[in-house]
Amino acid sequence: MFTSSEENYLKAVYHLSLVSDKGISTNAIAKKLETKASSVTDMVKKLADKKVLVYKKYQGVQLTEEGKKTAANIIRKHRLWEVFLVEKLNFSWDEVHDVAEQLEHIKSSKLIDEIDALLGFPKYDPHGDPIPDKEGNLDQIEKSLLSTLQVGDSGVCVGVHDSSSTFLKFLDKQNIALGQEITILEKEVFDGSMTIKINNNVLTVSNKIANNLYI
Amino acid sequence: MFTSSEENYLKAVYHLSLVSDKGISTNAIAKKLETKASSVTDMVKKLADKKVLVYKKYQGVQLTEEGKKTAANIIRKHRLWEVFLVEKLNFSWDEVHDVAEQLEHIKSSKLIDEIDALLGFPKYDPHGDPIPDKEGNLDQIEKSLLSTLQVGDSGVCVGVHDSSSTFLKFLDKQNIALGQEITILEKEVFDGSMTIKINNNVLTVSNKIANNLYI
DNA sequence: AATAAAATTTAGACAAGACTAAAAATAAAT
DNA sequence: ATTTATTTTTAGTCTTGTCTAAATTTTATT
Repeated sequence: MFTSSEENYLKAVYHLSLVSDKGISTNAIAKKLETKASSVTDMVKKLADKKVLVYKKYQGVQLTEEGKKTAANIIRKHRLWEVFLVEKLNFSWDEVHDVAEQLEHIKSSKLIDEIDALLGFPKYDPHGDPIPDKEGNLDQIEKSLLSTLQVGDSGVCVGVHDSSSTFLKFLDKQNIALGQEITILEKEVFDGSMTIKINNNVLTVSNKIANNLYI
Repeated sequence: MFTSSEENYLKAVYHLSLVSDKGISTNAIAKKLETKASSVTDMVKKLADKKVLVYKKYQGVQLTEEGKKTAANIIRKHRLWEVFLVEKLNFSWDEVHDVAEQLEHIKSSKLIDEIDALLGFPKYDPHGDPIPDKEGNLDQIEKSLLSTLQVGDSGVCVGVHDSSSTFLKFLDKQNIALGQEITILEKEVFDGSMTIKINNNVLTVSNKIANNLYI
């Protein structure tokens, strides 16, 4: 069994592993968890003792199979709770993160299995992120950043890269939501801004926005 | 804001206050929380600093109004989660306690308000205990222990005194559940056992059982 | 290749919450 | 009213998870 703090470290390493693939650096973990490198070193030793990751001094860490499974399970819980909050409790997608961050640490396999069933075994969370199954496997759907598409391309909005509350609220204000059809009408070379047709409206989004929406 | 540990102490003092009314002793708290008296002394000082209880050395503690409200709110959350687990997630009444014990510490007023609404604002938990309202007030229904009734008396089973999993499972095995009509047919002076009609069955229950069922 | 910069680890400290053992206060019993 | 027993508090220690500051290793730069 792991403490909430240990679980948060595992989750952080797991998320970082999805992009970099090499050993995850102490600093990267510290940055993600908003903590100090020295704290990370301490915790990483403890997790290595518990066989969920391998740690070689100055070389960063890598999750073991056991570690990956454990981390995926925490993320599974987090995302299922997010779906629950939105579907059953009238939360909006920008309100769920902090609460799910607490709920993911509740220890009860029956609880999460029943939540899963109550929701009809969803495959994606409210931000379009895939929900790992009990074995820790997750659907890797091919998705592209809006910013990589060309004029004339079109597709369905399937997720957000940045799921901060400010970005999500911005999307709400612009009437952009998951599941909507998007067509690229224009692309400005100078600043990367794009003019798109979405939801039968035409609007221009900055490069920063286009870099945070998945199609 | 309070830590989970602080919340557990507040809850313990609240429960103990319902019976004794006087200053709650260090030992009583230690016993309830299965901890040591010295740990209680430490924590009680901290809670006194936070103005949720008054502490006079060697004289025990008493909750302030603020403390009562805080404690009642934790109990409110605990009991609402219990109802949720039973009503929505197929938990049985003997499985809910440990999970609710964790869920009660989740910080989010929206979360618990929505759970409350989802459940239709229930007034009692699965063991028949009243759920405090947001101000911390609770319905004090008059209920009596089965053991205090006389031959010929009858009533509806409204709660359990002991809500341990073993007792609850025993009741399930005997087909005794809340809401059932009970009539006392016989009462044995020697050992306090009672013969009752419940659910159209006749059965004999020991004094220990009769001391743990509310009518 | 030597030096500067950045990243990482170690050492030592601290707060929260718990514990043990000893001291002090209260309550009970002779 | 002493003495004994019980309860409570204090003092000091431990663990978890964090931190700062200093030392060490790795990486980058000249």
